[in-house]
Amino acid sequence: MKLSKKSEYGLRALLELTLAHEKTTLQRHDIADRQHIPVEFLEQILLTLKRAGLISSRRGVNGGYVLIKQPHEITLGQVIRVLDGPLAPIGCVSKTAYQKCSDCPYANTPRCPVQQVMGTVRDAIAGILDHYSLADFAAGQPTG
Amino acid sequence: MKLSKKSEYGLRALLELTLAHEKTTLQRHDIADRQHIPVEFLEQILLTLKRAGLISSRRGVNGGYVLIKQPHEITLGQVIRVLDGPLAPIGCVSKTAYQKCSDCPYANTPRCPVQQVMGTVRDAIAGILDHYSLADFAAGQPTG
DNA sequence: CATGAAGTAAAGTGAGTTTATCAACAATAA
DNA sequence: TTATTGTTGATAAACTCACTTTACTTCATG
Repeated sequence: MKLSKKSEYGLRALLELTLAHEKTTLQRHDIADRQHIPVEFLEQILLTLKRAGLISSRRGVNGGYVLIKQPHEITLGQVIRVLDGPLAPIGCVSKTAYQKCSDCPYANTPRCPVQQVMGTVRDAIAGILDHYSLADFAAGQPTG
Repeated sequence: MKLSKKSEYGLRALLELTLAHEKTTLQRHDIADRQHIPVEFLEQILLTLKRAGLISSRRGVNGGYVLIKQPHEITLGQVIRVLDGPLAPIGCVSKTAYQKCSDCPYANTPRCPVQQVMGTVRDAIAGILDHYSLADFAAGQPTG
């Protein structure tokens, strides 16, 4: 049930990029300094976010990173899925990365008790995270 | 955001104990066989649950494990906290095991964006899991 | 076109966690 | 007493996390 450092840093990095959005580009050390993230680790994260099409970068003098979409178009759910994998607590209730459980005696049964609860939990988590955008995030918007 | 095998097995083991509740005791291999759990790993889990005061055991011929409380008195939240630790996605929003974040630039600020969302997520998860009992679980009760 | 600032990419690392397995021991009932 | 069952602790393979290192590639500017 835990958020990795990777996702936490990723979220905080995107927060800075959101604040800078359409004003300026940010270099890795800008982000690292402001959010106290180890630069080398941050690079990996930014690279992953770039491959996922959330940000773009320019090299050379005056290079840096920028958001590639509008802040309200990117949800925290998307970000966390990219960096940490599915939101679902267990593969058999994931909607974006379903995996049937091999060893469960109820596998493929319509009424697996574990699936029943965990499905609800997944929906609750995704319900929040998939409706909370970077714009909300940067604004410190209360959820709901 | 993931449930460990330990918790999954623990939940499935308690499911069997709930079904057997006030009828019979179950031995580790009964549980292991029915739920396809490696026996030795299961022992560890049962021991933890015992130390947590959820189940009790008797040794010797005709020994085994039994639930020590009524199924409706034990929630899935309790079980998962015992086996996997806090439900909160991040330490700084945990109610049962709060830990302040050291490196976050917003630490101790009333308005940390990460805390804001993750607090909501925590409440959603705990809201489900702390109100879902073993009795509901065994009945395949829909959540809500 | 050379230089150096900046991003890209992959591999490596140490610590810790997960998921078990094994063996020796302790208690109990028949 | 003996077979059955739970208790405990040690060990370990596999994997993950959180970085670090190293070796590029690319590009703006002088």
